[in-house]
Parts: sequence; structure tokens; C-alpha cells
Amino acid sequence: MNETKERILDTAERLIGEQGYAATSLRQIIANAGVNLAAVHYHFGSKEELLDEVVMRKGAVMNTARLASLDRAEALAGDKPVEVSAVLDAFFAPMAEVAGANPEFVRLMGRIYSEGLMPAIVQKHFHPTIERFVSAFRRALPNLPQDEILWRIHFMVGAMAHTMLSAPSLPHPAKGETDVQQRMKRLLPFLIGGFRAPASSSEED
Amino acid sequence: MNETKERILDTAERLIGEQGYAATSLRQIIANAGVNLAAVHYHFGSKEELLDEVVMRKGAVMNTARLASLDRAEALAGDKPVEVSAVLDAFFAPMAEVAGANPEFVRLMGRIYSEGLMPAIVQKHFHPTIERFVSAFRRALPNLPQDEILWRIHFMVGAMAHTMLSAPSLPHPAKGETDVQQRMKRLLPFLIGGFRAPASSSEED
DNA sequence: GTCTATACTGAGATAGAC
DNA sequence: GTCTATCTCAGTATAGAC
Repeated sequence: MNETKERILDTAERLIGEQGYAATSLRQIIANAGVNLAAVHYHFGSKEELLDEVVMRKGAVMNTARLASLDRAEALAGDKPVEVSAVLDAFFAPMAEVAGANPEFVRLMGRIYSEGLMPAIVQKHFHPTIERFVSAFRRALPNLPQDEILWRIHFMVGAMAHTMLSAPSLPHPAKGETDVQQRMKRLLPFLIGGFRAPASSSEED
Repeated sequence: MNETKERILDTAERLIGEQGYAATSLRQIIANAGVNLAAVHYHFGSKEELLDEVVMRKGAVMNTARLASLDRAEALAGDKPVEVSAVLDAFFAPMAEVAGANPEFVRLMGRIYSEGLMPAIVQKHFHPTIERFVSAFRRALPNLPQDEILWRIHFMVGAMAHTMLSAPSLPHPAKGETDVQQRMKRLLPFLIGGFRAPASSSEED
């Protein structure tokens, strides 16, 4: 790849992850990357399309890992449906793995979510992945109406996005509490409980 | 209140709710409100402080209702802790009520959340409310570590914010599916299940 | 105390020279 | 493929009219 283009991508990833998309100007990016302003528009067309490429550069890898993980879980389950917890694990484990090698990238994704820019990117690039996971959730939760499953995935995405970006202010933050991997581990039981809940608010327990 | 000020607040609420904060310029607001640009800075100081007043004008009422609802639930429970479902209801019912009379305001809040602007406003105005609800959750879930409770509230806020703003794309949207009140009703069982889940991912069911 | 007119700085985008 | 110059529009600040 062109070196100018790559320097822009690297710098944009770092700065947008630190400050957010809106708060990071193209002028700041080009100053840090040591390139000209017009080079951004030449290589990417617009600030928004630059963001798109920043996200997809590593996002595509993560997504492939998600699908592979779901493949493995389905092969392991044979004819039976994959457990909810395993579906969630297939979705979150690759993200945790990326977070290990590249924590600032997951943080960047959290920022993009919280700035409301993710839906457009997801719509554009992640549609097949979503279809696969929706099917898996449906098989795992045969008693839930199909609409209800889509809503719960919606709730999950909200909790995930919020959690990727920020943490509650804890009185005594535990070691590694700021770590994205740890956060995802904490999120999982909550989501499993949420998905397994009955559809109406009838009696349970 | 000054009429100019009120016209600015009304117009800002409507436009920011429709388009988001970043996408709505002061110049667009003043053009629709029929006032001068400098009047905004005279009455509010900055675009950010204008947003603060827009949110708090109705947000304060909603918050008072939340505390009153929690008061009633605690009085009803006597010595026993209030059920998780009742704590969640005290938190969400006032929002659903506001949504009934003023659906665009809840949508505005969703936008503010998703643009990452809510934490600053919450920090500034809603701190006592948060304290009260954290205590109620602690009493309702005595077996969960205190940190875990704060994390789950964090997850709840994420799911809520995301749901206030958007809905999943459903194949056959039910009647009223776009209604914020309906969404909150759907969210509740998911959250109850999430809060009641065991802290670690040990065996359950 | 309220508001109008206007100017300042910095943003994203683009045309055209090289 | 790169860069200079320039355009439009944003938020902000202020001087001064009423």
C-alpha cells in the first residue's frame, strides 16, 4: 500500500481512538502524519470514508474470526443448537483477542459506536455476519419470538458499545478493571441472563 | 421566562432531537426560531450550555418522578428490599410517561447519549438520583459484589441509550413497535434477567 | 438588560498547477 | 500522486444600538 495512505490510516486510528471522530480534525491528522491535507481527500474522498477504512482495516479480520469461531461451535454441537453462552462467546472472544494485541482499536470502535457512526459501517460491511449470528441465536432460543431475538441483540449491542468505551466510576477499581478484555468477561453473564429471560414479564425464578 | 429564550429552547429541542447535536448548527436553530445568533450566546453562553438547558428543562421533572416512584416502592416494601423488577420500573416508568406526552424529548436524550454528551450532564445534575438507585439495587441484589452492581447498571445504561435512539430493522414491525414506551417494556425482562444472573459464569439454570 | 450586526478562527472540501 | 490556494460554513466573541 502507498506509504502516505498508510501513515494517514495509522495516525487517524490513533487520534480518533484517543479523542473521538468529531473531535479529531483532518488538519490534526495530517500534521501528525506529516502529509498534506489534500492527500486525505485524494486517497479517501472524505473524512467519513477515511473512518470507514480505519475501522475495516482491522474490523474485517475480527469479523472473519467471529465467523470461524461460530463455525467451530456449530461443528462441535452437531445437530443440537449451539448454547446461547457459546454464541455470545463466538461473538465476543475475537473482540477480546483483538483487544489483547490492539487495545486502542477496540476503544476506537467504542467511540465510533457512541458517536452513532457505527450503524452505517455495519450496514455496509457486516451484514452477512449479523445474519449468521441471528440464525444462531434463533436456534439457541427456540421459545423466543423472532422479533424478540432481534430486540435482544439490539440491547446487547447497546450494552457492548457503551462498555467498550467507558467504565463505571468504581470506589476501588480492581487491577485490570480498565482492561477491555476484563470488561467483556463481566458483560457475558449479564447478557446470558438477559437472553435467557422469558419474553413477557410473567412469573419466573 | 423570556420569549426569545423559550423559542430558542423549543427549536433546539426539536432540531437536535431530529438531527443530533453535532449535525444541528446554531445558525439553523436561530433561523427556525427567528432570532439573532448572538441571542443564543447572550442567554446560554455556548452551544453546549444551550444543550444542557434543553435536556434539564424536562429532564429535571422526569428525575423527580423517578425518585418519587422509588420512594413509593420502598414505602410499600417496608423493611424488605424492593424487588429488582420494581427498582427498574421506578427508573423506566417515568421515562415512558414522558415519552407518552413528549416522545421527541426521549429521542433527543437517546441522541445525546449516543453522541457521548450525556455523561457530562448526568455528572452535573443527576448525581443524587444515581446514588439512590445504586443503593436500591444493592439491597435488591445482596449476593452480588458491589462492583458488579455498578457494572450492571453501566450495561443497563448502554442498552437503554441505544434503545432510546434506534430499533432493530424488523421484517414485520408490529404496531407501535417504533413507540419508545413499547421499547422500554421490551427492555425490562432482558434487564431483569441480566441483573439476576450469577456474578461468575458458573453453572446455572 | 436585550438584542443586532459584524468580524474572527478553524473546520471539511475542491479546483487546478506541478 | 502531490500540493497550494481558496471556498463555504461552523462556533465564538464583541461593539454598540435600543
